[in-house]
Amino acid sequence: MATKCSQCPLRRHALFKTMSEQDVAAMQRFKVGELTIEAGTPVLIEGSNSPQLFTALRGLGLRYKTTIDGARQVVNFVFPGDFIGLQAGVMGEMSHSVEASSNMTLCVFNRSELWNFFKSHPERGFDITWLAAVEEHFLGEALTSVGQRSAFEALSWALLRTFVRAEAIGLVQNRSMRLPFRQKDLADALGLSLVHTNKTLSKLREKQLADWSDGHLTINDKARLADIAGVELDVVPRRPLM
Amino acid sequence: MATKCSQCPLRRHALFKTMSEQDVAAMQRFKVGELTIEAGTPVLIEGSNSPQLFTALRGLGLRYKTTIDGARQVVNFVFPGDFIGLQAGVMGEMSHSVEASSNMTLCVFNRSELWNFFKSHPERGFDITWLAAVEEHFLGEALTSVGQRSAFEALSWALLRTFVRAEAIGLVQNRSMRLPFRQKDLADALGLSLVHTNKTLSKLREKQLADWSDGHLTINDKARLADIAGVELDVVPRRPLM
DNA sequence: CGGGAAGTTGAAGCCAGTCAAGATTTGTGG
DNA sequence: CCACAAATCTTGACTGGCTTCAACTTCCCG
Repeated sequence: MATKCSQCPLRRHALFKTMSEQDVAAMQRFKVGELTIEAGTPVLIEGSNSPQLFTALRGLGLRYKTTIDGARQVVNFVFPGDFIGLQAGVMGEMSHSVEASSNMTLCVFNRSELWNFFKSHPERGFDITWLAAVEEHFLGEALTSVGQRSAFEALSWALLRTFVRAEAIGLVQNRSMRLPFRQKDLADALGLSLVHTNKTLSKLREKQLADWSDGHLTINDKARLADIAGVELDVVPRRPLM
Repeated sequence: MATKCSQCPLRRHALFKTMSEQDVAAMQRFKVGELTIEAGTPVLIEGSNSPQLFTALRGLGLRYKTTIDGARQVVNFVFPGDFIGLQAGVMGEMSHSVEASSNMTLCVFNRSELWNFFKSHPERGFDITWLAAVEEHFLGEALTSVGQRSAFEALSWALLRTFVRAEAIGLVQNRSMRLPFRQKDLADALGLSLVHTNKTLSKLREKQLADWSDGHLTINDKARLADIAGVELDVVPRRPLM
């Protein structure tokens, strides 16, 4: 049985901007169903023109691109509240693939309805643009990490970023969170080799900065990590939820 | 004297989707003026909440982020037709800085009007989202280049990408274009050192793949470059113009 | 209990960074 | 129009962070 938008567990979080009753109702009409998938299942494929768009409701996933010679660049992690398929929605073609890293639940929308939705609810259209801008913001940060920071700094940045994002939607308990990715996923996100990623992770563990093992990430002192990563540790700004 | 949108030299290019008379008129009302700036002038600063948004009309520029320890990541080049300030427009704060690399002319819009514009012209709002998606697409590509490709491949990719983009708006004559950037700009875009960028550029020149010297980029065989870069050489999709 | 995926660790080599110095271009004031 | 300074580009030598190769361990799951 699909969750009603009025009962959406995500909207409770302070991370998301509050929505009017009407907007919730509009989302409910836009939503055509719910999809539950297992870890490892692909959601969208690069280059495809999916008839459906999604919002992640539960679980974590991976956005990635693949090069001709087989290399993989992980572009971002997917968290609950993330919108999936924007590019297919507007440009008609995904620029990256998405797959589930844990079991996931997705809200499903019809791509063909997106334009109507945009027209009849311009303020929600504005919110979609907002989400696109947030993604652009993140990608700029990621590019900066990969381009300018050392492996040690980049990993500090990535783990901190992930942790803070998880905190904002209540995925952190006791300074620890479930992180269902492989070391290879993180390596591919930062343009590092698996071996070097592994060794750098143990250095972070050794220095008691961050401990990611057994699928759980624990961070005790965010400030120290932020310092190494070279970022400010400011509050996560509120964002719209589709 | 400011250019009339109805006379906009950019809209002639096949790169941009055709606009209805009404849309052109709406843009004309949204546009509050024109700004001419010299090479080296900053346009927007990271973190700022500019009251104005822009569309590049003439000239080339640079989007970049700066880290605490002084490193700079060039996030993208700005070409005529690019929209500048989207993030300030929706999120209230720029996530990167923009500055002019050559003399530039910019169309100026009021940020405060953006929301009204969005509401009264949802199809144009949709176009803004489109532009955001295009940028996201590009950033994913850039991240892949920096993360997965060697210096030689990454430079091939970057020069080719720039060249093709320039072709689409008629900036290429005789297989050659003006490219007013510094080698350091390209180095900062690809996460490489200036020295190594310089040496790799001469290797590209030596192999007759691409010649960027005296502020001019010449490419004779795009297919060969594309092959090295590991990308397809397909037609540039049409995009909206704000 | 066997096999495959993921994680760990050591050793060797290279791509790209850093350092340093000189050549070339650009801008500026006398 | 020249002289000097500042940026940018170029080239060589040395260094090191990260990759690659390789082997071993641990953890699942059928």
